[in-house]
Amino acid sequence: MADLPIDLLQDLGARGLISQISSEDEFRAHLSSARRTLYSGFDPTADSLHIGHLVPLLALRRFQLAGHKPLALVGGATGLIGDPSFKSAERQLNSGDVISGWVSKLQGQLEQYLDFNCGQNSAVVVNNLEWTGGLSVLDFLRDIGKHFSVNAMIQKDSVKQRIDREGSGISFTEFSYMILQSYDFAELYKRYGCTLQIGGSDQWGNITGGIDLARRMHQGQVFGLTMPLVTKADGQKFGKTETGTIWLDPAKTSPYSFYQFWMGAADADVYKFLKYFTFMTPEAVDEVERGDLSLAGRPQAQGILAEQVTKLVHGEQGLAAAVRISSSLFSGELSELTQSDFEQLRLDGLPATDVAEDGVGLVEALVSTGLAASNRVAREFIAAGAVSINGKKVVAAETILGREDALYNRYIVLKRGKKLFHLIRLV
RNA sequence: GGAGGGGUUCCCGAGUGGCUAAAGGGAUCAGACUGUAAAUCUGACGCGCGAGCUUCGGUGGUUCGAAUCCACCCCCCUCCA
Repeated sequence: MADLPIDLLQDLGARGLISQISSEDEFRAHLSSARRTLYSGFDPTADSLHIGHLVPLLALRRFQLAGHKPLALVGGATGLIGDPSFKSAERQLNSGDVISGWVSKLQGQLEQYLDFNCGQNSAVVVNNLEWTGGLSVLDFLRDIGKHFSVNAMIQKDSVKQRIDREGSGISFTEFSYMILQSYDFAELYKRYGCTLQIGGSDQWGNITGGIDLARRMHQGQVFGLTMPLVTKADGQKFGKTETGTIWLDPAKTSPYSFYQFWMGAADADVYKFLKYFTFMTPEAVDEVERGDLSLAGRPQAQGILAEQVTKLVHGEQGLAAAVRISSSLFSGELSELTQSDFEQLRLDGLPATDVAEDGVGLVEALVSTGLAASNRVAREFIAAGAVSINGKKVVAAETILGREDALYNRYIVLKRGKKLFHLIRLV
């Protein structure tokens, strides 16, 4: 990851990572003339970051590699309110305790991606609860709120559908979110001389609010840069699978599942993802693409993407585990695995269940392992030929799993569909 | 507070007393074809092996029979004050 781009903005542009820039010409001059401090915010909406957060997070890293100083802001305060931007419905508030627990988890994750010990451009993690936690309502309304025009706020695209459309609405709480985020920017400008906020393109409204506020409160000129939200060529939502969100926390999404997620990237998306989610140069990505085009058969890109991102998030060990599981399961050579290989697969994060009794029904096993949602569906899968035991297709719903089916008298790999596996261990 | 509109299966959205587990679309899943891709085709898509059972904001009621009618309650939206 040491390819240090000569021109950061050119690199970001080549990656397709620039959506909007405020006062672009001035900003270019501003950024190239000195080391600058920038920030991006991460609200605690769960106990872990997910892959969608990776784009702005890696962008902070890219700026840092180019010599700038990144601040990663955790929204201990904004997380209590909830960002309404482009959300179709009002959200449920979480308790302060829950949020503060999430805040500390996110802080730990953010620290993994930035350098905190590289001299003047060392990263800093900040929490906006620091400066808003003690703010009184009256101070807020007089000193900050006075700078905002409701007329302008309701014009923002980010809240427009909540205001215009019938069937939805917006509480004053969520409507105020923009003001809090704007205040963050102004405050970071004051405290750290932070002159740039980056974020997803859905954050444009909140960012420009901050630009205005920094000028009004501190007469400072600050800038905003947004990146495209990650989309898939087929229009589906990025970052979700049948099993749910792809989290960065290995306890929530195993390195194996994480690796498989990237392996499954569509051809139409994979080169874009390489540019978004890795530090490979855009030229190197283009080269991979050219190579794939000239070869018939399976492209190389998915494998490279999965390897790069898994290593970035889960390290060499996580990657090794993911590759180990993937190659044994997808090669279909289960009988070549040794007993200790099976134990290793369990430790590596292949979904696994221990079964105490001998002779469990296949239908029951599919349901209890989560491979099928109900008995009815389980039977359907079996009848359709979608289920296999240790690599052998089963079509009889009455099948009973016993020791005679198990490898080493212990291990049964259940497979449903093309890529869902579950290890059953008889104990 | 007043007036009006609305809450249907994951989502959108039909349905206004039995023929409705509930049209249609989307999403999802499986199979075939492939490259652990896309597109396409086929099938599934409340639960149950099945007879059948449980669903249409909630609670009661009318009826042989209700998502559909009545009462009350909860929630959302629009306009007015």
